[in-house]
Amino acid sequence: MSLREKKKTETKNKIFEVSGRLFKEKGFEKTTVDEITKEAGIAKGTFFNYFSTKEALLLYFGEQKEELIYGLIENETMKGIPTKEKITNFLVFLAESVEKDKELTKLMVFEYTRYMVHSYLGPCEDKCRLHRLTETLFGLLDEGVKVGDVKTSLDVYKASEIITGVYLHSLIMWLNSEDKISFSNEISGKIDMLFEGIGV
Amino acid sequence: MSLREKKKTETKNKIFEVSGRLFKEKGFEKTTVDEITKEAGIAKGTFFNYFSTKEALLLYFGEQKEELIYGLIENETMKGIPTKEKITNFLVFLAESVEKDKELTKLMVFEYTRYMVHSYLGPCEDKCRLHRLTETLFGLLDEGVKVGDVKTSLDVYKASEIITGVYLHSLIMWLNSEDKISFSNEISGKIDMLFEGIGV
DNA sequence: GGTCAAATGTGACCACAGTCATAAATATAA
DNA sequence: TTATATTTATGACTGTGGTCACATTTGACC
Repeated sequence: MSLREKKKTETKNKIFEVSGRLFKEKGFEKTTVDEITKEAGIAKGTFFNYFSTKEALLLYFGEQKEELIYGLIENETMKGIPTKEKITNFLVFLAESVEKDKELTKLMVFEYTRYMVHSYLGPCEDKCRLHRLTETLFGLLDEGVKVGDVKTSLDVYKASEIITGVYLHSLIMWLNSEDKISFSNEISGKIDMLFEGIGV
Repeated sequence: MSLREKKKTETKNKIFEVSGRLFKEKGFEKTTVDEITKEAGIAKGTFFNYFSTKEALLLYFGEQKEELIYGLIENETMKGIPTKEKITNFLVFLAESVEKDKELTKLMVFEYTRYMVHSYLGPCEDKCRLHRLTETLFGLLDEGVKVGDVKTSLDVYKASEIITGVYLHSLIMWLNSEDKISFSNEISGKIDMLFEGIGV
């Protein structure tokens, strides 16, 4: 690693570290880029060499966290249990990890939306968090069809989209709630209903 | 109506009208408050007497549209058809009305999220668009239980939340898509699946 | 270690949302 | 009509995110 690269990652890490501390202390909105750069010992312009906007920094936080989560999931003991339980465990795990920092999650959902709206950032690639979730669910359901846990006639992709939607909505409701409800409980209840169906 | 009130609504309408035109011409982001006020023939400060932020104006657009939609729905010919069809018709109608102006919808979804995040605006009252949708669905499903279209054992509220989630997710996917998919088609397909269930 | 090109750093500067003390317009009371 | 209170309008001003022309540092090649 060249000196340049070393300094680069050093600076990026410094920004990450300082802003993380400041966000926890005073929140995202009330932390200014000026503060971050001052504390990090760099010029304001430098900040924007690393993150195109203040919000991009937030997305970076999200990415870091996401990598951790999906990494953990693949190492989970998810063998030999029914598909419904696999999916429930997976989503509950996601929910629990999100429940740990409600404020950060709020901000990230918000930024994700902004990202979506301002599509000059290019169409959905890995930026689309929801796609990743849908793909993972697709994998689980597809296996379920083979095993016989799930209707063979099922449009598996549509089903994974539905589950993603239910997850997203529960997340949003939880973010809006005054904390009386448990996100992870909500989720598992709804998965049950999805598997049974609504009609008679 | 006093002179004051008359002038007030006049000014508000002027802002509404001018900004509507400008948003269509140049988009929301590129339209500045200065422009709006200049064209409306008022001072900048006056704008903020009517809308606390530039974004509040966007929400106002949304509210206006929503009133129209829900108004129409109650007058619809929705008598005597099965619950599943009622729900499908309702959501397809919503979807179609949203499909008419994708950009505005994007912005509104975005602002709705912002509204949610910055909860110093007070907790969810009528601001919660999703709640209204869930309540409407609840009404339809509840009737369905009585009529026998829907499982009697069903947790009706949970089911309406699920449907809301599916609607929301389809909306978001459609907003992100490059226009090849039809939002309203997506929705009706997914309602079918919800009624049948995923499990064997 | 001298020279050039490319990458990175810098901070004065700008655009724009939002504020606030003050002025103008309107209502109320006499 | 005059005097006073209340509501609404005004625009200079401020704070902050983001830009850009220029300075500095680094790496490659001789």
